[in-house]
Amino acid sequence: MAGQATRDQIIRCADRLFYENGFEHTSFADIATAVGISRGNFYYHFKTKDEILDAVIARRLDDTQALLARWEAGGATPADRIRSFIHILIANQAQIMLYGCPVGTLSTELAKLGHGAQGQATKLFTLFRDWLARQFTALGRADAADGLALHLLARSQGVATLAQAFRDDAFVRQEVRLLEDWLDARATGA
Amino acid sequence: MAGQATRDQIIRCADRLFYENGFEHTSFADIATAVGISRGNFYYHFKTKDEILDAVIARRLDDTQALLARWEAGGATPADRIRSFIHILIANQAQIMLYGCPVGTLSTELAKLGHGAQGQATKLFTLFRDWLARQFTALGRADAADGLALHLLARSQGVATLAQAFRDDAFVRQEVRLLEDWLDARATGA
DNA sequence: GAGAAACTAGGACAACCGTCCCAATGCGTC
DNA sequence: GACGCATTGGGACGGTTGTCCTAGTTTCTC
Repeated sequence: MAGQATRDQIIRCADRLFYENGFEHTSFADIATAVGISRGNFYYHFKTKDEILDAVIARRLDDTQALLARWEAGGATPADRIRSFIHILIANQAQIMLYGCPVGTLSTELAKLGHGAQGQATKLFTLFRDWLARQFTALGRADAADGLALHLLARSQGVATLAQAFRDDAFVRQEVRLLEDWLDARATGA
Repeated sequence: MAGQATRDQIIRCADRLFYENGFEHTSFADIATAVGISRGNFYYHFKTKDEILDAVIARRLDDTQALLARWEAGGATPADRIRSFIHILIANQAQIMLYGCPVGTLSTELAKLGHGAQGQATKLFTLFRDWLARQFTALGRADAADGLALHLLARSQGVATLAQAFRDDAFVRQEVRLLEDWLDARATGA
């Protein structure tokens, strides 16, 4: 019983540290210290670093899926749902300016490490991609839905990268406005 | 005399390895092996890892400045110069799909490491930013030049990130086409 | 309350890291 | 040929890494 709680706490701390400091730069000791447990206890729950990474990604996948489901469950229009996605940039602006996008930076790092879990990390992107494509389809853009989804994803990634590099929140607000305009042009059947 | 050649070779190899495998993941031994010299010899030229990083960034700054100067020297129009920038995505497509953008991924990594050289790395972005802004100014867009420059930079970064995640070259070509359309709309005084 | 199972703490391990040192080369100058 | 300096090779260092083990403690079951 208590073990499950410890496990969850480890995953939560590891997730945060991986995001803030990078996967490779985060050591077993770092996570154990952050959780407040011994390395031995840590090892009881996760035998290897890859195992934690898998657990962290799995949790992110669950959380993301739940978030997207919530957005889809309400009575909002497809355009408003897409707007919710765009506004992640505002809602998480402070963290993004410090650490970038959690999805993009993890994917990039794993690719450079040649890590086997990169495929799993890409699934995070795929979740957003498919969800966005569904919204664009609902907007009557079934033909170009996937392209529009990828485009929006790319724009968001770019904003996150430059926001982190320049620490410029006015830039973020400006780009969000442009994205909203872009969406409006697509939503009104242009 | 020979020392300078060795030094250059070290910087070149380190640059490549930092790009392909990440700064932190690349060790002294990795670079020495890649160059084909001993670690002792390596230490003769660079005392610390940060020293190599500084040298690598300095070289990239020089190379980038030279590239932009070449683009500006020719008789091309400002629009064509911006087009040259956009086409980096095509010219370096293969590498970008494997390792992302050299500028963006380094900046992101250094930020997560809390590394002091992040400011220097950001200067790489600034080089492109100022150059692009100058081109937009020449296009008669002096008022919005910096915003347009940042926008284009962000778009490119986003394309690089997703290109690496999905390994999709059709997506890259599609986004480049969109960027060209976007540029044409700005260039014809829209 | 005894025994089993789940959980935790702390240390040991080999390998690697960045860093440093020193002895041996090569090489140009007198 | 001898000297001095730039360059190189190879090994040694303390610290950290991921991994593993084992002894202790809690918690649950009967």
